[in-house]
Amino acid sequence: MIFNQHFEYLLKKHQLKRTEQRLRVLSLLSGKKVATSQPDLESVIGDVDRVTLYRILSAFEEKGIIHKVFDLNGTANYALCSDNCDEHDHHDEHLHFNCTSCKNVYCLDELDMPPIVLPAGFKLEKLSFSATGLCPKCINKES
Amino acid sequence: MIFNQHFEYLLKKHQLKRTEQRLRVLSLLSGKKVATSQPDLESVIGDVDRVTLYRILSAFEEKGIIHKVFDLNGTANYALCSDNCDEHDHHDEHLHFNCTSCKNVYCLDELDMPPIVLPAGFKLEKLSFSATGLCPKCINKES
DNA sequence: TTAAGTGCAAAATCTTTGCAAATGT
DNA sequence: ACATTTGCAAAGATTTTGCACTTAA
Repeated sequence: MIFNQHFEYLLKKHQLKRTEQRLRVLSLLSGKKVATSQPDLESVIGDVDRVTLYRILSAFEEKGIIHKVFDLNGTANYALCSDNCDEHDHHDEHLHFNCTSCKNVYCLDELDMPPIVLPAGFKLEKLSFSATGLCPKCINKES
Repeated sequence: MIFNQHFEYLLKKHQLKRTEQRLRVLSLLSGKKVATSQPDLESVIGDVDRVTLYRILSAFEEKGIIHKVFDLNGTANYALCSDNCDEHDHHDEHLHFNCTSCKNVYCLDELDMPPIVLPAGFKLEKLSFSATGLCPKCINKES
């Protein structure tokens, strides 16, 4: 869990006004170790207009505060970026694990990603890895 | 380019009727080495209803004839599976390369994917790798 | 005070569903 | 002939846009 103070710093840093709605989004995202979809956010965030949520998420993404990752159904899920992201330089090259049972998307930052060599002629900018399977919680439920 | 005869075999194999519309989809997909989005298909396929296209694509995906991969914008792109796919066992664990300029999605089957070790507790079912950057065609255009 | 942000209504997209007519086997 | 598949119309869902009101700085 990250402090409110840090959220305010984040907003100021990116010249975004400190609003109740934005703080709630940041607080919700920081509370989860998994990426959260727009509909999920909407259902728990309470009294924030759907359109506002869209706009907050896309503003945050542009500024590099959060990153977007698509799950198995192609719906966007959002997670806080590590601190050293900005609009020009996203670092979300960790593995995203999609649980087929609970549908959660885990950001596994701690894993080292292997180097990938592309065929000649391709210029690599960004790599992303994603895995599908069962998360620890759902494995336990099954057995 | 694959032969029409092969498409008919594919359809029969999966108990799908040999229709003009389905053959056209197969032929278009086989003609490209890149995955194609639903809107792109729609624009070149000619006189096939949008709804029919949706249904064809989802039927093909269920049967394991094509696989779906999401591009940078979260829109679904489709590509023919290698021959040994079926509904229970998809093999599309190759790297997908997304060109930021022409938006094409390349299926780079020939690359070996490195093994990934997940944290304890996660059960891996499927891995997928995707890369972003410039494809050979677009690099040449730039310089 | 004033530029940015929010909420509401409405438009524009995208995707799915129901059903009658057409088509493949 | 009969089950599938298609096209059209219409419903649902998702996302975007415009604009007046509100709010943080």
